Amino acid sequence: MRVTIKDVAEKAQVSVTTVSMAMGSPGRIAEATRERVLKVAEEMGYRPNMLVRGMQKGQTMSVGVLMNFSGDSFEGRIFQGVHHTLVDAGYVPIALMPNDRAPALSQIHSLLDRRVDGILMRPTGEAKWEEHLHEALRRHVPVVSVDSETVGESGKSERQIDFVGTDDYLGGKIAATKMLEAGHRRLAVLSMGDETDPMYQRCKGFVDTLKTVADTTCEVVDLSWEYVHSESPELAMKLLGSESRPTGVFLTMDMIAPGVYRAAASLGLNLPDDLSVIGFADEAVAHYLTPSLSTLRQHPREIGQHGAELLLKRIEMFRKSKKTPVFERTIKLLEPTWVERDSVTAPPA
Amino acid sequence: MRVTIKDVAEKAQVSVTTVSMAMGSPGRIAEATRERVLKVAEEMGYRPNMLVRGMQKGQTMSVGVLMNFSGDSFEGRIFQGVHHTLVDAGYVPIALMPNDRAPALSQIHSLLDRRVDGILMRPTGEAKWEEHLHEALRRHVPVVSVDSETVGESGKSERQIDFVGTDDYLGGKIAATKMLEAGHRRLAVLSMGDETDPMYQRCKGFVDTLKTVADTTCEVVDLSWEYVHSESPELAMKLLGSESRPTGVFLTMDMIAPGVYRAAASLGLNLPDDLSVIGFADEAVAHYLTPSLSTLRQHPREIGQHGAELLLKRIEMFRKSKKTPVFERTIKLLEPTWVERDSVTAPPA
DNA sequence: CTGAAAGCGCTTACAG
DNA sequence: CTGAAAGCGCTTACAG
Repeated sequence: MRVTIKDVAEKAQVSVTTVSMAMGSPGRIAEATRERVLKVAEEMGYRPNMLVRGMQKGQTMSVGVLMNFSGDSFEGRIFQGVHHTLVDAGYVPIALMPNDRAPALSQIHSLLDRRVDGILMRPTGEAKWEEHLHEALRRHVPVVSVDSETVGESGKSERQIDFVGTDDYLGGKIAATKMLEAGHRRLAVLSMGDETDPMYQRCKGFVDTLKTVADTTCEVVDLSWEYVHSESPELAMKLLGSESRPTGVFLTMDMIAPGVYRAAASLGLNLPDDLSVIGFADEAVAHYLTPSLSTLRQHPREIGQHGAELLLKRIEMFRKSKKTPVFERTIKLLEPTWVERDSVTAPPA
Repeated sequence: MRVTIKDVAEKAQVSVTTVSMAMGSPGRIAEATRERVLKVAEEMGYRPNMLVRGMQKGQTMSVGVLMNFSGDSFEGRIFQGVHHTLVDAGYVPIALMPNDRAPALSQIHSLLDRRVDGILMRPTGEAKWEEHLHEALRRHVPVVSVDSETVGESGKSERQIDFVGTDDYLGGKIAATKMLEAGHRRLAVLSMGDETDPMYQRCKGFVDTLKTVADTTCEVVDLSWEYVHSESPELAMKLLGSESRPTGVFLTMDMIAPGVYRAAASLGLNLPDDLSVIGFADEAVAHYLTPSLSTLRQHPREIGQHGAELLLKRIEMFRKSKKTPVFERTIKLLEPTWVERDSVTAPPA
């Protein structure tokens, strides 16, 4: 049988109360007794039962982490940040990935039934998270979203769900500034998705910044997702084919860069002399392209870390109040970093 | 407050015993009563407390998963297989990655304290797992290892730890067969690592197979890890530079292929006409090389799946016996799949 | 400084 | 078919 606190108490000739206090409440027990008890516990190979502790104190020291765990390195690094922060604080992550066979709601119930102290999630496009998460909030369990926001049916972000992600708007702004500094005045953006997608903010940051400078033009080309996946260079050809083509283009995702490079090549344009390009995300491809792509790097590990820290703070806050407290959601946006490579130069004379 | 079984009992005008049985022991309670109770529970938003259940029944329906979660796709796919199998069976994975700040032993204690029903791990080179895992076995918790085996201090694999991985020896055998079929008789292997590394078995499978055929030679070149990481083509140059160079070479890792390709190019050798090459692992690089690299593909998702299934079986088995049962470890090796590309052809005349 | 007792939210023999 | 009571392994007021 497993050794319990009672076994330790008998062997050490004290009460279970004393053993319990010796382990959990420093200062309540005479140092001599305490050391003896601890030594006996150690010798017997005693290990506390956190289930019981969790049940009594209402804190299991575990949190649910809802992600895809698909093995892409971006998400892997988010999880690393989350994991290290949690483990350092004595918590443990229960890792679940919602999918067809195990939808988000059942996963969340599974976590709630195990009395996790909080839930951290990276929402994916399709899932209807919002209603499920209210289930958690209602039960006094805080939720934090990382990388992409949870958006409710109303199209608005959820009020009680904190968020940590990349400052996409700032990223667009940085891209615009770099283009302007290089001397470009005739620009374009290739973007896609709707307001809820990060590409939208990147595009907006770029466009808004250009608006503040006189004699600057910017054409916004909205790519469909099919376009992106097909990698067909058609749209890029149209954009680049005319006489009044831009001298610099901002891609709100690195992934579309290969298509644009191909389009430029087939039109006889030299990169970066005839066309400067800036991407976003710093994917592996950015490094391999010729010329290598200047882009903006996100910080997944830090996103995970800050997300977990925020969650731990909320757990603390929830613990202190009996009911689910009312609070303003915290939004933390991390600055993307400019990665200078070879795809930006002065515009052609 | 959270609604408990007692609240449900009061509202439904029955005892807690009846509520408990209505939920957990079908058949013990009259169908009419049962339905009424279940309905009340549902209306009140009752959710069972699995901590209590776990404490009483000695099964928490959770298992510890020890991996790197570094975001590489191979490991990601292993975890997917593990996750789906566990979730389908009602279990939940607690995902921990041992590292400097949180060493394996403390992670394992963390899992044991939370009374996981089993532990599944993908061991990494450095960690001293074996002694820690005895801690688990001693406490009646089964352990399964996937992808690479746990090796004890004696250098032998642990007896009580089941293993699911790739049949590396068979992979080497397949590579040899393909080379022989293409007509090669003068061969070489580039390998590295010691007996505990999978590359060793791949190499052995290749060499052993060639031995069964007359008039066949095979030079084994043992690369150091520094060599592999530096990607310096020196050793490959030496191998390929002589008159009696092999006409076909088996690489026990795809990762070293780029270096070999470069060495061949600098010696003016045409691939695959002057030299046939076979890799192992089917990494992304295998697809991008010119000529694309024929290789052997592993099945990480299936490895994870079978590993989890095996663990669930062991949990069942452990549950039935009071003490940790004595048993022969199960070893399940999955066949790698031959991926035919363009790097193998007949030897030069 | 230490201990007896109640209680956390369930399950499970054992009665009725 | 249903319920009162004991018990799982701890923690925490409350006494002494």
